[in-house]
Amino acid sequence: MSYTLSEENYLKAIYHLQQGSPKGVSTNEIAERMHTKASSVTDMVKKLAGKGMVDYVKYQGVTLTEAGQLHALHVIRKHRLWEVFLAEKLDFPWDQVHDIAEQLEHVQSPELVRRLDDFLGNPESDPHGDPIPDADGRIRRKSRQLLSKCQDGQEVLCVGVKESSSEFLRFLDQKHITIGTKISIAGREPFDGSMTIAVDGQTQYISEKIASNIYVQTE
Amino acid sequence: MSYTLSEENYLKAIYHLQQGSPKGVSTNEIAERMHTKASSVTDMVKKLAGKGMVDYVKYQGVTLTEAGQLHALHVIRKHRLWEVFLAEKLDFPWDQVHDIAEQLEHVQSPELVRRLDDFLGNPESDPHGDPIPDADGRIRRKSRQLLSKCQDGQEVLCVGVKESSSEFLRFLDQKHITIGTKISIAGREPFDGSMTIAVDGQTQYISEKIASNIYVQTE
DNA sequence: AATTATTTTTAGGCAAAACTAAAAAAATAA
DNA sequence: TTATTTTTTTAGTTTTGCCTAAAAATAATT
Repeated sequence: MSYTLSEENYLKAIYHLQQGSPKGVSTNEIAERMHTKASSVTDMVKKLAGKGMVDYVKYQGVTLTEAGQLHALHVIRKHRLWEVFLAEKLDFPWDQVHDIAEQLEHVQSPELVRRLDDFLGNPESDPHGDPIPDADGRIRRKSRQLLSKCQDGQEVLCVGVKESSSEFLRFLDQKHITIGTKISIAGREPFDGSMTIAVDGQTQYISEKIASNIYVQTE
Repeated sequence: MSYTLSEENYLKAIYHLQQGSPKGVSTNEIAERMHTKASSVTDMVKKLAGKGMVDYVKYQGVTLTEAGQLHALHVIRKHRLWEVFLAEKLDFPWDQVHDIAEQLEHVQSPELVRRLDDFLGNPESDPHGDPIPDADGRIRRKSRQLLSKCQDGQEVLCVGVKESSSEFLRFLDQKHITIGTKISIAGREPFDGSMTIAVDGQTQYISEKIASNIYVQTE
């Protein structure tokens, strides 16, 4: 069975929304994420249910089936591999890779994915630190936590970002924070949760919102 | 203005058909090439005329406008660059690159094309020897002729293929003929035009049909 | 030139994926 | 519990790109 571009985008959206909450995903949530209307979602969800990709009970929300999850992961795998290609091989800045990968992820060719993966040296994560599922849809989830949850005085390593909007990523560039950057937590303002950190020996101030969108590893 | 996948495929088809005959391309020709029906072509051609991409007079055939030709060449540029990527970087055999490039060529990102071109070392031709238009749609057409038109005794260099179907390309692989292969013309059968050639010191017999699908350069 | 054959266009439809507006169900508040 | 608000679904359209069948125009024959 084959899937349209639209179907694949829905599967991806449902997969991501499902990560947050383990129960069914609502029509409205999907509509908002996909910039469509709830009525359009209902139509598509019925179609996907017919193909066995989601479980759907009227008014009850949607869940991916085993098959649906596998297909979503396969699309995500392609997306992230292409992101690595764009960043590593074509030197795209990390805030520009997402939109282009959004198109490339729909190219259909198992052989292409296999060869691309090898060409890139079988990377484990994409330019934003998100793990790349293997050919069977398995994800090696690394232990990581939000920078905002760390203790004062800790030395941590930036390993990913939660948000990957262009604005946020460019802000991090400006602060010289990327995947692999060492961050020392100097202190925190109790009033608003903003943090004082040291990056490359330079002191930086970041808001709680920023800190809660950066994943770090405590060594 | 933006173009759908379908529109781009039509522009490409019309461009290629136009190469053969300098006058208007017929609806039927396009339909055959695109595996659709003539009535569908009429619809699309009207749409493209409305967008200023083709000149179209009922029952009179179609011609690309300046803008249409430019866009077609831009898609062809992307197609051939991706073919180079697949062959050179991912080691795909030359008979497999076309179908995948057919999908990749529709990815929209001028920056991607620019960077891909540089990454590949600004190649002049694709794995089948076809020239890659530059960013302004200019093609450097190399002087070349069909192997079938060569004289006995000549030493020539294979620089391209006219047909690029998988079957034909695999046949050439089997005969150890690729772009860059030296071919000596030993003789020819007047009855059917079949040729005796030497490749890598080995004698090979090829039919007239084969020879008329191989482009060579006489040094 | 008139007839036949072929090509091209028109007319009317279909499926996919979106939309709006109205109806129905569920959730929340009084 | 009833009333109100919110969410979800249904019903009916739209657009894109294709189709078939019939009509119209062009090309080929006699």
